[in-house]
Amino acid sequence: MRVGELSRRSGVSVPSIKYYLREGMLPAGERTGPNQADYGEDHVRRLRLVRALLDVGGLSVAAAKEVLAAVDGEVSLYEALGAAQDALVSVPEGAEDEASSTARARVDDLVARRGWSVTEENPGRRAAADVLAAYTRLGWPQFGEAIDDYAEAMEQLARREVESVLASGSDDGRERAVEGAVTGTVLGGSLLLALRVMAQADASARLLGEDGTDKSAADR
Amino acid sequence: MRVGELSRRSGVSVPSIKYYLREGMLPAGERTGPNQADYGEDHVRRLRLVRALLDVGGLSVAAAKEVLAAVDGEVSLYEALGAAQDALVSVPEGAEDEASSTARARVDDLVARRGWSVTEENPGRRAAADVLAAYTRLGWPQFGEAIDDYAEAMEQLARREVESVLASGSDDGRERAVEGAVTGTVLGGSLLLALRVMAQADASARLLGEDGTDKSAADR
DNA sequence: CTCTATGGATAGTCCTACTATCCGTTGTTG
DNA sequence: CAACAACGGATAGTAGGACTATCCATAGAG
Repeated sequence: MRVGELSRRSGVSVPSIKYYLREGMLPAGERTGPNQADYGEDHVRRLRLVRALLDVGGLSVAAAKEVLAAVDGEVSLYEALGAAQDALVSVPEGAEDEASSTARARVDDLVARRGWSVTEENPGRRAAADVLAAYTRLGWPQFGEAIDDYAEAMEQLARREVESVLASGSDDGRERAVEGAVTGTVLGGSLLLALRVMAQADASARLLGEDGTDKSAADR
Repeated sequence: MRVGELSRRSGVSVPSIKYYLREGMLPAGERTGPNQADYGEDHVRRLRLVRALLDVGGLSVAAAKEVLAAVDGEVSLYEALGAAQDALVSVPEGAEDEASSTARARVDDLVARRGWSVTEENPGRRAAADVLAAYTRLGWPQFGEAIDDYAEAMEQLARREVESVLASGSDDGRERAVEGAVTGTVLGGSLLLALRVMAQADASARLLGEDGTDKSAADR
């Protein structure tokens, strides 16, 4: 098929397809002439993945590019998962002060306490420490105390997620498995946040009531 | 203090401070003359909150504005929590097809199953359904099956988060309590994702090994 | 055999989040 | 008390991100 049909099939405008081609996020079609090319089902699938990463996963084009490079590259599942994880956390480079070094130490402690095998450069360390530092600077240090609960919950989920990826992709070839790993990692993050929003709405309705009164004692 | 010192104290450039003032995210200082104004500790605190929402929470200026409007407005804790939750999930308005209506039904089922008190318009519903629909369209419907695990984990955490906010803010006045609710909701989301990244890195190292071989059977 | 579609290149647009400039005071310091 | 940086306020400019439009020579469809 040519670009017009690819556009119809995928719901992506022709100029956008050309843009993704230029950016290297979508492989070029098979050339059938000096100015003609042929696209296949793979291209439709890839386009859908691109849109999912951008729209649902909320990645920037630059981050999506990195992720897709991992899908296409000759990397292991492990490395591809790492690439997807890296794309999810941005590191805005704030100033180093006391709050941030204390926070960093607290994160290091947590990782040690849980026995997590996480490299020194894992962006999650920085990102988690940034949040703890912000809590402190804003005068809510107690919010950081829940970090073990968060970590426990994430450990459970992460194990199941990785198992699910392993169970799914093993028989369709490396590329498809990597695609699944990336999809699950990126979109899973959005799913998690969406469910958290609903769970919080429920919890606040339950504990506070729509009128804003504290019901936390009365309800139990 | 005047704007120069405010800038030094908060680490935000003077032009940026002026920008936030224009946008109404930072209240004007107290006027001491036709072209002089005085800022206080509240302004320093507010600036830190603004930067935390933008840098750590990853909100856009527009979203941060909404959240801050809730902090400043005469709204209940419950409503402020809702505003913060809404700011966290973007709804990119994709086309409605079969995958998305099925997904929507699955989310509605989940909410009913868990007995969550969540309005019909809660953006989390749309966002969660979008993820499920994307899984289906990309050929990974099985990833959606973990949604109950996610929901269970989020329910636990959300309850603790809301309790923590209630325990913290009750004696410092409404505004401070609302500030805490908003801070915890927005930054807590970033913390969750950061920990998930590390937990996944650990899980993939454990189940896959750095070399990319599947160790899932051998390890247990 | 015309006329729309195509691939490829280049330029233009819109949005966001700031920055920079200008201007007529004001505060401050030598 | 003079000079000069700092101020507040308004307006304009900018950099980056994610497309979108235009142009052109050729190709395929009716």
